[in-house]
Amino acid sequence: MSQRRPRTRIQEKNRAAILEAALEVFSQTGFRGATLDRIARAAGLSKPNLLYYFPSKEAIHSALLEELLDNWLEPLRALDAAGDPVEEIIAYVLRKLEMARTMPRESRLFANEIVQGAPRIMGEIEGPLKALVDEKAAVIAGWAEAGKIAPLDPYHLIFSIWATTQHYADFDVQVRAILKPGGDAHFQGAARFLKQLYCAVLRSG
Amino acid sequence: MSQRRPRTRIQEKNRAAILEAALEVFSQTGFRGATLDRIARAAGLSKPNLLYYFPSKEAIHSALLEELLDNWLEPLRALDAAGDPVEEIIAYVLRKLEMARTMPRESRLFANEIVQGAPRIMGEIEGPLKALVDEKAAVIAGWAEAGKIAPLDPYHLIFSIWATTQHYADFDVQVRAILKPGGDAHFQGAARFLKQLYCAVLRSG
Amino acid sequence: MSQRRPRTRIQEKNRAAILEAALEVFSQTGFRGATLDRIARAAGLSKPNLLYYFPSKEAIHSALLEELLDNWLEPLRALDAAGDPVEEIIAYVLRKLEMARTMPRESRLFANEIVQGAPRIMGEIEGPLKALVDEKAAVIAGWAEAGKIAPLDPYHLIFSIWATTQHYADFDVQVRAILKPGGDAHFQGAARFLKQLYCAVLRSG
Amino acid sequence: MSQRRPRTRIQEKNRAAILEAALEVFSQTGFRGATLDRIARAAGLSKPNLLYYFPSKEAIHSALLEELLDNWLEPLRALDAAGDPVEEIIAYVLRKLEMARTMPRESRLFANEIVQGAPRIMGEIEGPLKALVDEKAAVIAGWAEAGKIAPLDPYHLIFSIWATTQHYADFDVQVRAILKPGGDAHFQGAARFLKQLYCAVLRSG
DNA sequence: GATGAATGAGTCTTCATTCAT
DNA sequence: CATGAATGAAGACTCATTCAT
Repeated sequence: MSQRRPRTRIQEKNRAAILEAALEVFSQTGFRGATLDRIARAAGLSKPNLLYYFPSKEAIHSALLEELLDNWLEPLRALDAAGDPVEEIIAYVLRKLEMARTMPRESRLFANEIVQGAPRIMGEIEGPLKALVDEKAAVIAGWAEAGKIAPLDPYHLIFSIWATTQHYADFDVQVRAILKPGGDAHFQGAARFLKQLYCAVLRSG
Repeated sequence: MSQRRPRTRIQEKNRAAILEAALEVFSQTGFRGATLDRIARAAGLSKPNLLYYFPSKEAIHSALLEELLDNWLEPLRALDAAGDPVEEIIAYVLRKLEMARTMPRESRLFANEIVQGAPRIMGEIEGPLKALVDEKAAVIAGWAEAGKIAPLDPYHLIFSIWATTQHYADFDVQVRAILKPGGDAHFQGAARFLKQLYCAVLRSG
Repeated sequence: MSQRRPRTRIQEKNRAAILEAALEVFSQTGFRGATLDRIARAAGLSKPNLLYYFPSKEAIHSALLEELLDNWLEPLRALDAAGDPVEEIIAYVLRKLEMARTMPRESRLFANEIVQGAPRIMGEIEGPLKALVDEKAAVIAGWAEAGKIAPLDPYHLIFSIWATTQHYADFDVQVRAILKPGGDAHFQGAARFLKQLYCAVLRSG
Repeated sequence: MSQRRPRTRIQEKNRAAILEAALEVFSQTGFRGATLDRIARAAGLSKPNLLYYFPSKEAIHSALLEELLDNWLEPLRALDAAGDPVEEIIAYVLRKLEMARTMPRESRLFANEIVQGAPRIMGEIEGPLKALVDEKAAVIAGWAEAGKIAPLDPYHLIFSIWATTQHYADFDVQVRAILKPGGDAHFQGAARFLKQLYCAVLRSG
């Protein structure tokens, strides 16, 4: 294990500033399109100082993704096998949609990475992410078998939830170009529609 | 206007090879991540020879996107106001899914571009794409008002169809990491699920 | 405005080395003919290090021209309306000739630029240079009207002074090929001739 | 000697077109700044076809300079030892000025070359040009010794004539920026001034 | 004679990273 | 901790020239 000395307050602050800046830049331009210069400027640090906190551009990117993945999976992790099936799933959809609204940069960071073949986080996907999905898919499959929801493929259900919610973050410019909304107004319409969509299919049995 | 004289066979062949190679590379790495070197190597040409056919990296990218956009909108364009509403929409979903299966690189090319703010195709989105969506959304809204399908927001319906189908192309590596399918087997499951999903909501009125 | 923080000693030194090297190279080959490689080598720096001090080749060229223009116009600026007309003008001629002798590279830098249409310093010419010439031409015209010198066109007089003096810098190789002088010996002959030339015309009234 | 086959009419025409185009381009941008592409386009030929007529870019440049040098020296060659000294010299000045007016591109071609150290026509300068200047300088010196004109250095006289007349071609943009004339109007003023200038000095004895 | 196609050698510029202080 | 200075490697693009037809 890498013995990591406890960080001072200023270190903590700078690390946070760097990750915040990196999120902004990486999510806008992808890994290759981002430059340390832009990140350093956004973080209010000099370029060499950046590399004092992180050994390389890759390391910043990795740290970002790792720190985010946990957060990212939280909504799914919260899906409660003991709760009411339809309510649980609808609540999951709305939590994901809320994340798309409040954390679009994080969503785009992942999207960028995965669209390009996930060269830097394949491990996380095949490991913890897959494990969690398998677990929750089993829960949903159990509900279906018990007749509590319509019989449907739990994996494709999860994919569809990811797709429909993250779409509002990842394809944001397209959505806005078509709807011409002010601010986040369209998220209410999206929530209503997605509730309707998933209620319909879950109760269609 | 730039009088473009008819292309010779060899030009036709090389242009095609370049666009094919560029599709491969741009869809994998995004615009900034792609290098002319890689495209040239993939096309079997020298780098300067590449630039004999296209004036710049940007020009290759633009040519690709332009040539693609038409194709890309075809499935939606084919949605027939005179057909059976549910059948038409389901058929549209399946056409989009089929495109995600057979043209995943094209899908990722667009995804890359839009996730990064569509700096190079905003015009196309605000112009022809929006126009087509507005037209078809009106058709769907008409069906809903006539009580032929459940009352739902046509724009969010279209977004959800884009999202759920393109997901299988854009997030391909994630889907495969989770499902571990052989080849394209999982597309059948996807088709079944999406049919179920959209039939349910359309008939839920 | 671009707050330019005070330069360190090493910056001052390197900037000076670059401008000196650039003067040498640009004056010999013109803007397009000059390469950053040659300038960098002449300055004893690496090419990227050059671009650490100046953002581009153009910027080096501009910096050179700007820094020079002031110096360049100094002799004319020193023409004193209150002085003796003939003495003032002759002194001006000799100052210009002296500049051609001691700063031939600067002269050739301007010559190169202007022969090729002044694409990069038209502004300076139409602005400060023209203003100064207009001012001094008015002085000379005043002298002529007052009968202190022969009646002559002050603009063409100034042009002829520029031409005859700068000639010894700009056409240096030709002058030397014809006169085969050692060192700067021929400048004395030039000074004598030009004094004779301008005394004759100024007093010819 | 290079056995040169007699040229066909079409060859004659294309060679002429190339030289005309090259004059335009070289005089505007200097040797290094000129591209075969621009010359070819200006000549209405393809680039390889250009190189069918001339083996290289250098060759075009050399051919231009050679063909021009003869013309260029014509005004001086016409200076007649048997004529009236002052009239001969004034006539020479006006011929040179007229050439600056009608052949400014040729003047700038030479200027470009010589400012940059005459790397490609040193031979011509040290040979035929110097010989002619020596000859005519002797004529002028003879006139001076005979008391027919003021005693002056013939070489510097010739230099000053070159300088003052060619200035209107070589520094054309500067002259126009300052005088803001319409068309060639200022050449009349120049002629008047130069006549005045040289009459004064020649008769100042 | 003429041209479409191809390329090797530059040429400017960017950028992650290292060095010295 | 922090930064000014420096650089090797790469990347887009240019251009004189050659090849094949």
